[in-house]
Amino acid sequence: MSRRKTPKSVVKRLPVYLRILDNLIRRDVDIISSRVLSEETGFTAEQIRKDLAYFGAFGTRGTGYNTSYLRERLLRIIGLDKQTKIIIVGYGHLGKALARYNITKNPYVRVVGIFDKDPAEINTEVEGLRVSHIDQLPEIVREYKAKVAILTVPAEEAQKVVDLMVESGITAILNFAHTKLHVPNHVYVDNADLTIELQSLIYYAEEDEKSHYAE
Amino acid sequence: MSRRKTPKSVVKRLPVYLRILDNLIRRDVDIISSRVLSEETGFTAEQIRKDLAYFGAFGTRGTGYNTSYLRERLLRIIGLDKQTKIIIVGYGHLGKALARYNITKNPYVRVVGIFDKDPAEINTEVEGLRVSHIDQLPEIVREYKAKVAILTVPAEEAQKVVDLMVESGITAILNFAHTKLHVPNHVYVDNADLTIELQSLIYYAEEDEKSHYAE
DNA sequence: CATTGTGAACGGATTCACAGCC
DNA sequence: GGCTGTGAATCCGTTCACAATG
Repeated sequence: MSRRKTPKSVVKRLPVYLRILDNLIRRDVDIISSRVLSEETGFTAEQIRKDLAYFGAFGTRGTGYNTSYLRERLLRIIGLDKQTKIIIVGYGHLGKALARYNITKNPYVRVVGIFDKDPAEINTEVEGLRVSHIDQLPEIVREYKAKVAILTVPAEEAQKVVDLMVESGITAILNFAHTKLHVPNHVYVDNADLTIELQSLIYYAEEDEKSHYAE
Repeated sequence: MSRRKTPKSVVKRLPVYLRILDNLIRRDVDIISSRVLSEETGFTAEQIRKDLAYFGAFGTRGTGYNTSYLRERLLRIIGLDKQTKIIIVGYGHLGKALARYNITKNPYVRVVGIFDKDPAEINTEVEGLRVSHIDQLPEIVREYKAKVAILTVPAEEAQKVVDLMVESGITAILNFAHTKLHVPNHVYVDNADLTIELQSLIYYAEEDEKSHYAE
């Protein structure tokens, strides 16, 4: 029941449950058991029940979980019940892809700012939004009270940009930049360095031996 | 020393060490202690020593690690000592970004095939390579003996494509598709669903309370 | 009686503490 | 003296087993 200090591993699974529930609801499934959720997600049924129990007792013994109700609760828990405002910083190949990606089509989040420092990119339009110069970041972040940022700038500029973001009120960063970020304790950084990801994958491609289960 | 069953968490950190070493070598630093590596990476010094010790004793007591030697060893361990051949499957926004991304500029890997099923994209050129129809995937994977794939196709098509890839010899998949993949035990899947990543990030943006350390 | 919710057991990864070595 | 390498202790997340309950 207590919300104190939920393990990161649990938080990472919550959006997975949410996606499955969205699919089930679209197929008019009203009730789902942890067993079936287990088959859909690849996590064990016990783990799923434990994860959900972190936040309360949402199920009905002998029956299962009501899909719509559980979905509502998960939205609330993750913080997607109100539209989250995010910014994208760095409008290179990856920044462009993300700006056009499902993120923008996702009803839960709204991109309120896209920033770069290249004059050639400033004011180009994407998905109904204009690319702004990075100098305007503080103003826009404060105006929309945005808390979440996606960072795709070159490694050399990342820390400088992060300092600016944090100062402006950003508290959570999805970091694609190829460098470690230094942030105050109240700011959360999730590293999504795709080169690192790919390289560790290569380790497993080499092994012919033992079985590795999908993550 | 024994290579048996290295924890996934260790494998994820190896490329981080590699990147730091590349930077150090570029700055003509010859020797590095686990303490300094700790500052650069954010991992503890003990953890770094343990990680490296999984694969042998690479350091010199009282001194530290030789950067060039350690780099060579890590390249070998990860499997980057010989150029790894990879394919990109799905040439949408994200696939395009990845094809143009540093991945291609990275000397350790070489993209040997890019696939899509949209006729409009077939034969367009990117970074000296032509986009092929997905039907040609088995042939090209076998020709180059590619083992690693980056998957960025829509969720509905992911499983079908995965079956084809696995059958053709792919053993490691970086999965950006918004769905769970079913693969045989010898195939390793690393899920990098960016929507999931972003949503779990939002959880932390909401919390005003306690400190969350960067991952 | 099927399925949730959960304390207890387990196991894997991190941290500690120090022995070993240059 | 300083730093690596590592067994022991600890921490934390997962799995187990079962009591609780609609």
